[in-house]
Amino acid sequence: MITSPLPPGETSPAANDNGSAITPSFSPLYQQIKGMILNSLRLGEWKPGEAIPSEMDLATRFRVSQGTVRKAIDDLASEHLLVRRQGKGTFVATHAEQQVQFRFLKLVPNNGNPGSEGPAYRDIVQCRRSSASADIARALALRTGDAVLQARRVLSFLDTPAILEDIWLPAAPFKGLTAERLTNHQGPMYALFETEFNVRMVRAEEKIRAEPATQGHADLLKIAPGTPLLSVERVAYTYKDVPMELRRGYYRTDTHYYHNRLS
Amino acid sequence: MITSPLPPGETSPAANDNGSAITPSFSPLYQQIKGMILNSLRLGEWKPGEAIPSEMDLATRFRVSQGTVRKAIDDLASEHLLVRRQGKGTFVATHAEQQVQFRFLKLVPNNGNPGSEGPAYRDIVQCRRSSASADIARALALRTGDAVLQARRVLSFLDTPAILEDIWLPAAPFKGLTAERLTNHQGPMYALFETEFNVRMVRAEEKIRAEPATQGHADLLKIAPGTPLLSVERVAYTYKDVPMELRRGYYRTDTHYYHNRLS
DNA sequence: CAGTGGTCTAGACCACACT
DNA sequence: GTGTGGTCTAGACCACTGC
Repeated sequence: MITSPLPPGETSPAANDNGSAITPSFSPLYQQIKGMILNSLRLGEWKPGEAIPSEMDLATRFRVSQGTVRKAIDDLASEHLLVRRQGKGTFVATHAEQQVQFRFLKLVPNNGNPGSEGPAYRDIVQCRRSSASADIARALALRTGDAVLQARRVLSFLDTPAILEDIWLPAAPFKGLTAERLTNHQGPMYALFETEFNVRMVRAEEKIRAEPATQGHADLLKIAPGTPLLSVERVAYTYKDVPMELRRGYYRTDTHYYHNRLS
Repeated sequence: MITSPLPPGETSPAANDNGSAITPSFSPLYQQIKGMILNSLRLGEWKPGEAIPSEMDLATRFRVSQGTVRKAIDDLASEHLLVRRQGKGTFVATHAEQQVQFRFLKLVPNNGNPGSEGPAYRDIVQCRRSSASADIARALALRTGDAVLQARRVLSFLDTPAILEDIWLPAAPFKGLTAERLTNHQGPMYALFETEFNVRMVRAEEKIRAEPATQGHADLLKIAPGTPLLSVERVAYTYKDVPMELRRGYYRTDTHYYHNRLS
């Protein structure tokens, strides 16, 4: 509760006139700038891969100093929404760059580095339209029965299947997505989402468990039923924490491992 | 224009007079400050939990402006080596705080939040001195045959065993560590390492796989042999990327899951 | 109240990339 | 050379904590 000490000039500071109890009660200028940049990103004013205006330009636009814009951009860059490149500019992050092709795929071959196996072979096993079950709906912030797209694919490295994934997407934002488009597309699926549907995945949460392979999983991954698999349930979010994908993956961990850095 | 405000007399800026070919060729002041703070941390000038000098004090000591010290501290804080607390000061991070008790333990109960099960029960099954095998030595940057301490423990939540861990430590830095001390100690093991051995774990890398439980694992975790377990191999590092612990954990994932955030 | 970190500004200069 | 991000400074003021 309390006191908004901000006298603010014209840059309207996200007024907190609600009646709810515990408000942050203070919002630094750079956070407001950050919010405005975020909005432009969400609305597609600047597209993935493109450069955003220079710091000076933005400072002028928002009527603040360059340092304030700088701090806002620093924040967004540390969240991997923007990428700074000295001497060139600041760019909207994308999943289409070689450098970060597998930012969300933490599976690494036992011998070698990420990507050392060459490109993954993607085999779309299934792609259909259905309606959301209760748990699918909950994960995607939909209602039970809402239309969803469901796909199943197998990723292989060096002719060895390594990952089986079931993917659910809300039908509305992905209108027009077909098995053909998935099959014909080269590169990361998230890059396709960016270019074709203007959906950019920004972060994700994973729940990881060890589970025995079912007969169905075993057939597709060419392993024995009952073999322990890494079960990876992922919910991926766009800007503003809107969930846009549920993915249930099963990873073989005889040839690969899931790598994680704690800090 | 007033020309070089920095008389840079004494704060020697890491002169690059070497003849070698590809050097970074430029090291910002704040990075050098960061390195000096890092050294003080490593040498124990400020201990975990203690406050470091104020930004102004450090600025005076290093003959730079507050802003430069600030940037150095920002970096270290983002790496979780320091913790800023507005109005109070900047503190050396520690594993002993309630808030971050389980910063390196990503296992979460299926229903509930981290820590919602109350304190973990730790049962030291074994603790002995031995010599490093080839792979243990490699992980800890030792030589094969060097002295190591090896411990095995079971962590239980609500009377249900959930984790079995084998831990290897280089003997030298942990001289005097006994089963009794491990057993009698309350709280995170990494907190014990800080207070008793001045070893602070700063980051870690994990390799995660799914593996069937052996008979030995099954007995200790009270599950059936062959049950899929999450195998988590962790190498933990102190300052300056020195490896100080190898840990092989086996997590039950029927009651819990491993949580990971991708961004 | 004084002391700490946090924000904001304004200006100068440096390193890098393109042209 | 011009324009971009990156560094550094100096000073003002704000917000939070604890005496």
